[in-house]
Amino acid sequence: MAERNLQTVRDLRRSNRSLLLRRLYFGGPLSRQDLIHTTSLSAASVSNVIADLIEDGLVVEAGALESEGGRPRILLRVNSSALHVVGVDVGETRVRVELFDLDLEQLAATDLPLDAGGFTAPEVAARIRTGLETVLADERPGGPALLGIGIGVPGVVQHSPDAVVHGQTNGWDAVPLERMLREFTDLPLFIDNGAVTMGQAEMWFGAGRGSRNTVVALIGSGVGASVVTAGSPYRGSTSSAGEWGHTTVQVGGRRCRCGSRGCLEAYIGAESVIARYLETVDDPAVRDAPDEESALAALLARADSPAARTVLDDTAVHIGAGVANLINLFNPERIVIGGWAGLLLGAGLLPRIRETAREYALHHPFSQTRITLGDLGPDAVTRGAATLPVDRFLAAGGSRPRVETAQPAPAAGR
Amino acid sequence: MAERNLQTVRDLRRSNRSLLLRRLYFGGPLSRQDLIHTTSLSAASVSNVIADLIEDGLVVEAGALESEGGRPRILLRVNSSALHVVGVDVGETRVRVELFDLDLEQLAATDLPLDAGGFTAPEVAARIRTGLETVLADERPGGPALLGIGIGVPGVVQHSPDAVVHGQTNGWDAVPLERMLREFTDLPLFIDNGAVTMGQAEMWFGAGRGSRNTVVALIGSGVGASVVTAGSPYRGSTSSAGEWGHTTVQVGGRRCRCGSRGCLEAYIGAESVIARYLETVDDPAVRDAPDEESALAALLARADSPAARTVLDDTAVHIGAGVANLINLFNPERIVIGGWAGLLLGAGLLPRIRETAREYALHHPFSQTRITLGDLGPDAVTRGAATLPVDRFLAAGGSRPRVETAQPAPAAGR
DNA sequence: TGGGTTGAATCACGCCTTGAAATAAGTCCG
DNA sequence: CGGACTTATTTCAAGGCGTGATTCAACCCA
Repeated sequence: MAERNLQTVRDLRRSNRSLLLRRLYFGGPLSRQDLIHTTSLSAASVSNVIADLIEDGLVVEAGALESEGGRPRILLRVNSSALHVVGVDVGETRVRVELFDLDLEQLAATDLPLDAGGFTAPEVAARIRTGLETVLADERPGGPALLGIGIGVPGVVQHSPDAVVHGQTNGWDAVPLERMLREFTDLPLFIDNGAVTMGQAEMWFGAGRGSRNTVVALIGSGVGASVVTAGSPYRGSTSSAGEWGHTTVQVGGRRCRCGSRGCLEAYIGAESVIARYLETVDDPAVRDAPDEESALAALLARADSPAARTVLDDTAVHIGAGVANLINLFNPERIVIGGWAGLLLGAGLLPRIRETAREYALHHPFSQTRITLGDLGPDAVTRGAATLPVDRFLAAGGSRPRVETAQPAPAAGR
Repeated sequence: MAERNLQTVRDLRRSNRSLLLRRLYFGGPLSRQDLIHTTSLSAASVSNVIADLIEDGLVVEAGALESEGGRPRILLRVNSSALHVVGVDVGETRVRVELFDLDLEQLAATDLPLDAGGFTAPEVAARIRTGLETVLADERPGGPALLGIGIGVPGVVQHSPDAVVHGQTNGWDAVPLERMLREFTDLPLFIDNGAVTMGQAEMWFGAGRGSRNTVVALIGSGVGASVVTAGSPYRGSTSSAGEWGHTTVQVGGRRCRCGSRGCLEAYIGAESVIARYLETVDDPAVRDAPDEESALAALLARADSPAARTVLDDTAVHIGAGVANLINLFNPERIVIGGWAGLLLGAGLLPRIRETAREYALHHPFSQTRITLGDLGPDAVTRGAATLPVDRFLAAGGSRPRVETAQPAPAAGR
């Protein structure tokens, strides 16, 4: 079962609606002719399906192209104000809730701080509730309907079938977040790991745009990766794929906070980089920095000192080797380095990272891969979260998801 | 474009034929009722489509189930003698050609040795030609048609659109193997990497059976892996994914024959294991063994000696760490360790490998993964190669592939 | 032998995509 | 300014498909 999305003649229409909707969504305004030529659908069908979509208010005309001797082509685009969607980022220090239109342009936003040092699931749920009320305050009853709520959380999310969150760092153990949120909203919920949503944001709007096999490496205090294969996030059998940070790059090496040894994170995670630096020099500017972000910035400001130089070069080498592993295993078109620390470090170290990756990767796949920094910055989690309902919307050919079936993906596995 | 396999109402039928055919092929004899209940197709459609398949000679009745008070269910199965298929294994020392029926039971086989030390593409092509003539000698003109030829080769295979082979070890550089074979056969050709075909054999008939996300690790003289995601082999953007052997497990570590340092292959490949042993002890039984296989066997026979024990334990640790990396990145249901050296080493080292993998992998994904040895032995490459045409056949709902479109897979990429 | 039960085939219906033909909306040129 | 031409879009009839309801088939049990 599962897998199969087409059985009746009616699914055919849904599939073709989805196809055209996707083209228009990602391909900007296009004429019917463009659609005819790039989809191998017949002109009759394109015309027919588009008429449907226009009638449903999902597609609107957007001017016309200069005539080239005949009837001019009319441009079409997705009606971005037809629907709104909510994105939520559950971070370590705050919950952020944003409202978007269908194009994922921000319409409203609010930040709700969490008490420092640990937070419980009910606290998070309460913040989400408040945030929702805030951003939805201006929504008119007759206005655009809400497509759903996408939520990026730290930790592994399992859908079985309700989303349950396992967070190693925050001590969440099988938190039934979906059920908890269900108590105050009937909107479709799409809950996924924050790294995945962040990666999806880079894929849709950032450095991964236009590629289909890409790994978004996320370097923050910890290290993760979002692997996109064949255009959609790869989750593995139980949604915990992409744990790049805990792959071993040094058998028997440095102790990692996960308990293992030689993990990549123990060399390139911001926490580790700072710790390694402070092991060699006692630099007050770094040691006494108010938070990790400023500590790393302070370290980078010292980049000319021998101690900093050594640690940073070693960091670049390890990032490069880790990237090489991704290249060898996934053979992606692009590697996007993101996360706040990744962006901070990458700014100066990218050439060295590329160089090391070239040394450690096989020649052929390396030559097929572009290594770049992320475009979006770390606040893209909310936007990425909002892509989840939109993706489902596009997959369904523009029919709104029913609450009971709302899940981020056709979860792999049997 | 690409991706899309359903547009017209006719593709629907093909898709449903494919669905039922697949169930019957992998699920053994099944009744129409079984199909109705497991596919969510209507009874009418199952009946109708099956009638089609029976008329085409692809499905036959296979007895009936005991009645339970009403009309008994008739069992159906794929008619394994309806079509034949050829599998070819291009190895380092010989070309093996085998003829199979649709169930991939061997009907004929032949081995054609290659001159030791390097072989050219024309030589290989000539062997394949001879082998084909041999195994097809007994085929009657009116008998089962040939579905095609599946070929497993060493090296990276690119389809662009004709299969071109890049072999790092044998010096093949962009060899247009498909075009060369096309000169003496019109049969559909399906060329892919031998590790991939081997992995597919384990997936269809061996230790990977029934799973959808599995990594088949192949340890021979060199080291590779065949990654299966969502039920089909993952190839990456240019078909060179799964280069597990050259992932770095020791930054700045042992020199590898690929030119890099600290590659997994430099620790666990048979060649490296033997070399590392001989670096510590000069053991004539190992040093003077006629080939690598007997050398490794000789080393294993010495497993009680301190020197061998040290090397073997270190090998197990590195295999375990490598496996842990696969688990962390892919979160598979199973890891299957195969390849001749993998089977040889695994026989004794599997407990230690599992133990190390547990240490190095994250707890959650590790607990979801079963680590086993391969079931099939190293000669499964031909059978795996033969799965390629069969897979295409099943995907096409039982219509024979046309020559010009014969390619192993819906190649990833845009 | 005949009622009961379950499996399989048939049929009318509604929906789908398609190629061909018709229509719409421009340009070009005299 | 108007007719010929060109290109885009829509309309239409035809051919297919899966489905639910109905009918037919095959077996059990008494």
